[in-house]
Amino acid sequence: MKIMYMGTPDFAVEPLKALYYSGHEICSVITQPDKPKGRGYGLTPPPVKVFALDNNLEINQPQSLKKIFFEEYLKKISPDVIIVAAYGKILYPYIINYPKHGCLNIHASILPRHRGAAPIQRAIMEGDTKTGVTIMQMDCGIDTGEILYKLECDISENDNFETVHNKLSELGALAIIEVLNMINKETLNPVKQEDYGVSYASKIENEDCLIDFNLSSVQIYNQIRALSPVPLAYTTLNNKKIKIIEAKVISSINDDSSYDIGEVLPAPKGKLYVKCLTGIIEFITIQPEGKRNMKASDLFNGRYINNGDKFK
RNA sequence: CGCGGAGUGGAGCAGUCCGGUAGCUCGUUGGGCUCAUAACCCAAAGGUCAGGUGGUUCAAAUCCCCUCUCCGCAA
Repeated sequence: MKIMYMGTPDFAVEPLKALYYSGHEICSVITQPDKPKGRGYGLTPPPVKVFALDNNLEINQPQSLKKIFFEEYLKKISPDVIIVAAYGKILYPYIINYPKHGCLNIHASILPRHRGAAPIQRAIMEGDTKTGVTIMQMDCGIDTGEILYKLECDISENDNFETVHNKLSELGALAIIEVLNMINKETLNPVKQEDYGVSYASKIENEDCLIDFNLSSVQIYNQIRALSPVPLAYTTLNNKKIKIIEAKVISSINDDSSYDIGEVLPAPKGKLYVKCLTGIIEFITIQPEGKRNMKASDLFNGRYINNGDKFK
């Protein structure tokens, strides 16, 4: 079966790897064009491209998937199935309907919850304790197709974006291999998505990263871990941006102390406790702008912060 | 050449503008106090101030020039 694989970031690498090493015929890898990234605007290839290059796979990085740019190439490759994992662009119907087995999407949530661009982050942010991957037969809606297969996993208290992301990309790899087996054995059983429990996981924007201390410590903790290690939640102190890498909920109940929201509280030596609307959060590892990662205690040692200072 | 911050004992910083004894908070090591301690007291070790063995100067962490590295923004 000729597979065209469409994917871009790290999440999409594991499934591609699994397909490649299990001997499936990957006749083309489609990924986003290299983008200028970081200081100095160096062109950076997406992770999927790096893997494809290392393994001498056919690569195409179309600027657009519109018919005039892509149809000819699609016909030339004429895949039997297209597998899509976090490609980053909407596929047009002419593409979805082209392969004999259609387009299969590896989605990092249990659909219909968290349809959309950032299912992993949104699941953690909302305090979900379970998530998973869904393999879906793509149709023209956003993550609305029939479910072919799914694998669940837990989100534990200590998970962050990175750990959940890694678990799910491995599950995605297992799941897509299984679905291809089912196709070969003709045991596939597509199921329509439920009508209830639908939610949308919109892309993470800059404002999603700003910490609002007018929330509970648990909500803030979930936000911090959902965005760690990238792009990281942040707050500001004395007009300097501070990213929070690691945090911990110290208290989730409201105390009637007179401290202000966002204020640095008295704490055991070297610990940084901050008052939230409800409860107290400890910042453990942080990164002030222009600086490297550091322990919260370093802020006190360097006279950067004092009890009573306020984050905004 | 996208904009900006930064490199000083093991960590985080001050000192740089205005050149003149290497400083602070912590950690480490040793000792003391204590029923005890991550607390307190005393003492010590540890730095060619990113690099150029660059320029200016009687004298450079500090001023000038070049290089390297790290980080924030933007994309």
